[in-house]
Amino acid sequence: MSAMPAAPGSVRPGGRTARVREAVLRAAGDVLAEAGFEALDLAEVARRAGVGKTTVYRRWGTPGTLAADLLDDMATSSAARTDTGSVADDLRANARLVVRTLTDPRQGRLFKALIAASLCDAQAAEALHRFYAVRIAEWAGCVTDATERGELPAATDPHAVVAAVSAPLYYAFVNTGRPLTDTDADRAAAAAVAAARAGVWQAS
Amino acid sequence: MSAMPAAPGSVRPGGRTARVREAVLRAAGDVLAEAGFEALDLAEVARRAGVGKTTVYRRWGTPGTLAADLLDDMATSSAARTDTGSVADDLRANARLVVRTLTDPRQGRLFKALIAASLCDAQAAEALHRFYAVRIAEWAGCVTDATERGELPAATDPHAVVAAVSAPLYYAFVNTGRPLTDTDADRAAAAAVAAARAGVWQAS
DNA sequence: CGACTAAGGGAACCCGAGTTCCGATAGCCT
DNA sequence: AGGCTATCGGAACTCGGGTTCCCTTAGTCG
Repeated sequence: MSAMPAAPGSVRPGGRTARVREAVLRAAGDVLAEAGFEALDLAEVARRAGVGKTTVYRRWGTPGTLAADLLDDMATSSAARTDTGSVADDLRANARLVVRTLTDPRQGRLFKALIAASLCDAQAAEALHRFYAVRIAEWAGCVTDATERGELPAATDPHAVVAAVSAPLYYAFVNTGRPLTDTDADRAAAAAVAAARAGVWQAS
Repeated sequence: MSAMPAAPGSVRPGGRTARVREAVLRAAGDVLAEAGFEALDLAEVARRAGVGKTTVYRRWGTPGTLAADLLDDMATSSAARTDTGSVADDLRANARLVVRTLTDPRQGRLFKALIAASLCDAQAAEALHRFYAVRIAEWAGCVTDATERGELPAATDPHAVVAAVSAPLYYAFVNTGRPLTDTDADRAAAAAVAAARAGVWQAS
């Protein structure tokens, strides 16, 4: 059996290696936000990052891998959820945060590009799924707290409720292309709460 | 002012031109379903379609334009909605149809590729939005009928309800990657009905 | 049915993304 | 501090996607 050589950057992750990764991920985010996933070529990223073209090809190899790494990096910096004492208010805050993110020019384009990456590349897909798993888990507490307070039926699936808030917003963002407003956010949250109260997401 | 030359294929749309378009769109669908949008290069499509490479580049030019044309072609063949006499049943049928489509190996991959195309190319995006507008309009009748029967509150936005059924299914398909089942379909429909009954999508 | 010309297609060409090779730089361990 | 070597990076190379040129085929109209 041959000793599998460690992935480049994993043996000496500090110092210069870390600086290169940071510069490359920043440049990759810029390119994705400005021109989309189809324009993410590694030579251009290297140029912008002020880094050798060879380095980017050696460490990441494909646009999909680079997008996946950026997603994993983004997953580590999650914004804290709210805790107002009312599920309706908490989920409304969550919905408005999603709308604000998708409506922001840079963030909106970046998310479009990252979703496109995940639909083109298996590694990016896994990274995107991890990213949303983290985001959903972060807000699931709002729902479990609410069931304990008796605001929602017992055994309500918290992940399903949180996902139900984002779903219509992403559907408008991706599938129908309708511009999002705070009204959409409020309705998305209200719909999720109404369905949860009706017991749609109770276990079995 | 120079006379803008008509787009190739628009002056003599019949006969050979139509056959070429059909063969190219079929080949494009095959490539998208098998290898995804990032693998959609026009030379490969021309080879599979048994058509000159030059022809494909002249008539479509970019992968995005080709994907857009395929979407417009798909939008013309819409499946008829159900009319069971109960919104809950109609929307459940719709949800199960969506799940069946996204779960089907070929269709699922094809839709992933087409959504990716729409996130990479403006023309493909417009075509995708038209496609879903057609699909939603087709099923909106279920909701308007239901409001007339008194099953749902008056002035309920029919498009919003139909979109709310698909939204969580696409969210699972794209964002979280969770595999879809008929249970997901039933819950999506039930959630939409519960929210509609609660008046979430009543006008103003 | 014949003419006009839109559309198709073969072949050579070009250019830049991606690869390879090897020397330079700088983490990390003792 | 010193040495080992992981990692970076410049430069030359290749290979195939995309373009161009021009001839051939076949719709469309009278």
